[in-house]
This record gives sequence, structure tokens and C-alpha cells, in this order.
Amino acid sequence: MGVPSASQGSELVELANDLRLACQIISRRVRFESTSGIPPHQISVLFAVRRGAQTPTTLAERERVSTPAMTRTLNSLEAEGLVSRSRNAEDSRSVLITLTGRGQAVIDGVYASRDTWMVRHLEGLSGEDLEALRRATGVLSRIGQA
Amino acid sequence: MGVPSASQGSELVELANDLRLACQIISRRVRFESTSGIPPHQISVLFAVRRGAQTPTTLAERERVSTPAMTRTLNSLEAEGLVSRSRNAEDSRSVLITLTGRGQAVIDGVYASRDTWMVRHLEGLSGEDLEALRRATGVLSRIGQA
DNA sequence: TATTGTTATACTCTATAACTATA
DNA sequence: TATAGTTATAGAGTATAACAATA
Repeated sequence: MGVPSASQGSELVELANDLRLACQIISRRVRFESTSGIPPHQISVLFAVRRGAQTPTTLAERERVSTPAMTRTLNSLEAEGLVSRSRNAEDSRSVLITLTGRGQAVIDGVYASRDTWMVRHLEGLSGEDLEALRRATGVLSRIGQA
Repeated sequence: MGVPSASQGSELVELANDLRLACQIISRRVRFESTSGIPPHQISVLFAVRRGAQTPTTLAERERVSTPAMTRTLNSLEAEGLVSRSRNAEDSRSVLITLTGRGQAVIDGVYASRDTWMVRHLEGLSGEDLEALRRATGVLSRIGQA
């Protein structure tokens, strides 16, 4: 029995395509289904700031967007009063991003409500599926950053 | 021991965000790293046609894009001679998409070369990681189509 | 009157390049 | 001369709405 290696190669090619397609569909739907006022990529930056990322450059690297894209996201977050910008005293070229009280409150709300499209779908999954997603998330993150 | 349920909820919220971020980064990078001339979403449609999807509407549903978006993709594929359009004899409103010889050759080439950004990364993974990705792909596809 | 597909239009997101200021 | 950040511009991709042809 066993699978011929040519077939294994095909399987990998199909997996690569199915995975790409799934990622793309998920990306689009998360954005589209987002209803909470604050778009997912902004929430994501709030999370990253809380985890310790502190400058626009650091955040851009973490989220894998260009610095101009991060500037725009930070403009929105600042306009909504969720983060604040301040100059770094040691090197005034760089900008320090900090969470405001409102920003922290928004994070708390997201954690408490769990009312996002993705979380609702995760809640319905079996333990095995969830475990696979956890592992896959780690793998995909590493691939994405590589 | 065990994890308090509030913490479990948080874990799910963070997983949801990390997963969304990973999907988004993968989507962007696959597109950006694509070098083979034929972009990934076109390859994906070729695969789908070969698997039996036969009309623009069916293909749009499978790839989760609007029918206008699929029309554009099919225009490109037809211009490159990889698929052909023909009218359905039974209902001439609908269009049948078929692979051309060149389209089939392109698919064969993709399978044979395995030279895409994603496949290259998959090849370096452990069996456990791959298995997690297989399972995650299924789960994400189902969530995406739901 | 409903359905398949296409065309027209507008919008969102993203990156690259140019610019400002600090070092 | 190099770096952090912002602003300006342009390109890719997407969807909704309007339209044409057929049922």
C-alpha cells in the first residue's frame, strides 16, 4: 500500500492551494463580518501594544504591514482615543505607543464579549479541531514571518 | 489544576486574533511571493475546473468571490488560452468552462515543479505539523464557507 | 418575472517613493 | 549619511449596482 511519492507531491501542492484559499477566504470574511465598530486589524494592534510592542516600526513588523500602513492604523486608533503617541525621550525620532484607559477597556470588552465572527466559530469546534488550529496558527505565523 | 473558564475564553479570543493575523499575512505573502507568471487565484481556478466545477457561478461559490470577480479571472485565463468558454446547449444563459490542453499542461507543471512559495515551506515541516495543517485547512474551509 | 453572466463604478487596502526630523 | 516616522501617490483586488440575454 502506501502512497507513491509522486502522489505525495501532488497532495502537498493541493494542500498548499487549499490552505491559501482558506486563508484568503477567512481574511476576507473576518473583515466583512466584523460588526463591532473597531475593525480586526485595529484590535490586533491594541493586543500587540498590550503585549509590549511600543513603536510603529515594531508594530509594523509584528503585523507584517508597511510602516505607512501602520501609521494609518495608529492614526485611527489615536483619533478614537485608544492609544496615544509620545516622543521617546532618549531618541526623539522614535514614537512610543501606549494604551489609553479607553484602549484597555476596549480590549477588556473584546475578551469579555467574545462576540466576534471568528470566536463564535471557534466555540463550536471539537477539542481536536481546536488543537489543530492552535498548532496550525503557530506554524502559519512562523511561515508568514520567515 | 486546569485553566479557569475566563482564561479559556481569553485564550480563544487570542487564538481567533492570531489565526486571523496569520491567515492575512499568508494571503498577502502568497500573492506577493508568487513568481511563476500565473497568479495563485488563477491556478486555484484551474484546479477547481479540473475537479469538476464548470460554470462561472459554481466557481465563484467555490472560491468565495463575487461573480464579477470570477468573470475577470476567467477573462485572464481565457486570454492566456488556459480555459475556454462555451454555451451550454441545454440552457444558453449559462457558460461552460473547460480546460484547454495548455491549461492542463500548466496544472501538470505546477504539480511537477512544486515550486511555489507555499509548497517550499510545507516541504520543510514535520509530519505532525503537516497533519495539523491538513486538519486546520478542512476546518477553516468549512468555517469560510459557512 | 427570475436567472446567468458581463460591464461599469466605486471603495478598501496595500506598498513604494518622496519628504521631514533627528541622530 | 542613516534612521524613525509621516505624507503622497498609485496599483491591485474586491464588491455592489446596472445591464443584456435567455428562460
